[in-house]
Amino acid sequence: MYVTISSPHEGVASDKGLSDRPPTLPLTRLAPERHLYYEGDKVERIYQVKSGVVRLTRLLEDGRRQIIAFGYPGDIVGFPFNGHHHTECETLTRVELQPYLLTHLENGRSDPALHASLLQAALREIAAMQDHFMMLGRKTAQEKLASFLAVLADRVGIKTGEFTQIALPMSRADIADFLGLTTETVSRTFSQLRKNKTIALNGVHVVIIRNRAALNALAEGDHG
Amino acid sequence: MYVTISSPHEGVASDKGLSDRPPTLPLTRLAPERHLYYEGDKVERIYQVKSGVVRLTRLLEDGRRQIIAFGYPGDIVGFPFNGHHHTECETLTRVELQPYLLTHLENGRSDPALHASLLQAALREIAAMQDHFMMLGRKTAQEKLASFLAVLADRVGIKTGEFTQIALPMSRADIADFLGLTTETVSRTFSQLRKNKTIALNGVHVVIIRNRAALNALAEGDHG
DNA sequence: CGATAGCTTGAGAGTACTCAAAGTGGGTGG
DNA sequence: CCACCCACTTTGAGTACTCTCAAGCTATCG
Repeated sequence: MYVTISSPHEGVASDKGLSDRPPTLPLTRLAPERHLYYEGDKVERIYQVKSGVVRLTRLLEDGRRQIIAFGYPGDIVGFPFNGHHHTECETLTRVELQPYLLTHLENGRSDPALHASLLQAALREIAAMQDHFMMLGRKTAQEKLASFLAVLADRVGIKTGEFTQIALPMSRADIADFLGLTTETVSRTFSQLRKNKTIALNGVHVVIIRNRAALNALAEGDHG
Repeated sequence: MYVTISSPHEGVASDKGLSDRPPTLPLTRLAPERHLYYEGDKVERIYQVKSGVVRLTRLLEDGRRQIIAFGYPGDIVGFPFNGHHHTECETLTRVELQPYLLTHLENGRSDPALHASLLQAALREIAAMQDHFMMLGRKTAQEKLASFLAVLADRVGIKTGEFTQIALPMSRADIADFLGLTTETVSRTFSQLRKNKTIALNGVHVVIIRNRAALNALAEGDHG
């Protein structure tokens, strides 16, 4: 969900649990392209992504789609409102999720540390969404894609020698629906960044950041 | 903050407190055009708007602005992340705010009912922001403005005979920065809705909804 | 009553969209 | 194992919506 937040994570590390106590519920494992829940479903548990990537989506009646967030390891998905899900959640890759009972979010009687962690996750989510607003409302296509890649590089980039590499498990259409663009525009913008020599592509699903400074500059609006 | 949420409030009523216990802190009163806090400020208390309207803003280095939310009576403003504010908050009108200590959000030891209310407010905020995403990312100028007016009509509209009236304490520029448009486009879109006979304007700051069904249709994308 | 900030309208430009076609690659079946 | 197929991606051409720049208008405040 926090593929929007610019600063490195100060909160929950991806490989740690949310509480010192052992989790009460077993891990949920899902194959790629599976639904975890749908919009309108009753919320019984919320999940921390332990490995893999999920997608949170909202739909308009006429089929327009907005991807609210991509959930990477460490992220919490499934925050309820009035007891129901208001997005749908699908897996992009094979995924492992740690479920938590909703009651642990709602009160801290049984496990105060877990409760506090879940609350912090909710607050982090609010902060992340505020960044995403700026991106959707006020950035150009190039700035949007550059911001997206920059955040991913910070969160899940892998240093390979001189450069940073990132895997993109999602399609161009997913990226478009996350950034408020069309697939064609996303594709064209990738090509621009490639011609810029800011990035290189290794297949469609692997991006190599060749010039991180330039990427950051483009993300903030230095057109050049 | 929830000038984004489509369904009527099921949560906190504007004129009720968040807990059965009397609030410990006195009301904060502010004149129009005053800052409540700035981005980066340390969060010590969060506030419930009791009367008036506030604006939550985020800024980009080059001056681009995104309004994250308008805070109306009942709304909670000032949710922290890592202990700090990540928006700035200014008053649009004379405002009364009920402050709550941050500790009441963070744990329920001293007042569980208040704690639960604040948590619900955070979850409602997440839900509201998800609606706002759809608006910013996937709607046209007309759909955006129609959605905005429809939500305001539900939340703060006043029935005057046949029609519903809404006050807009914010400027056209504020509306533009909320919807991800320019002031010119907002103004032109108001004019379109006026020619449509969907709305009428009584000065710049009062809108009369003449055809609510048409407004709702336009909000969802029925171009006509 | 005049000054000024905010709003509206107009004309033209630019970015992203739509529609269309060609290219690429992963997966399946022969 | 290779070839075909289909879904996804890329590129192209033209369009449209919103933006920019600019000028007039309105209303609010001193």
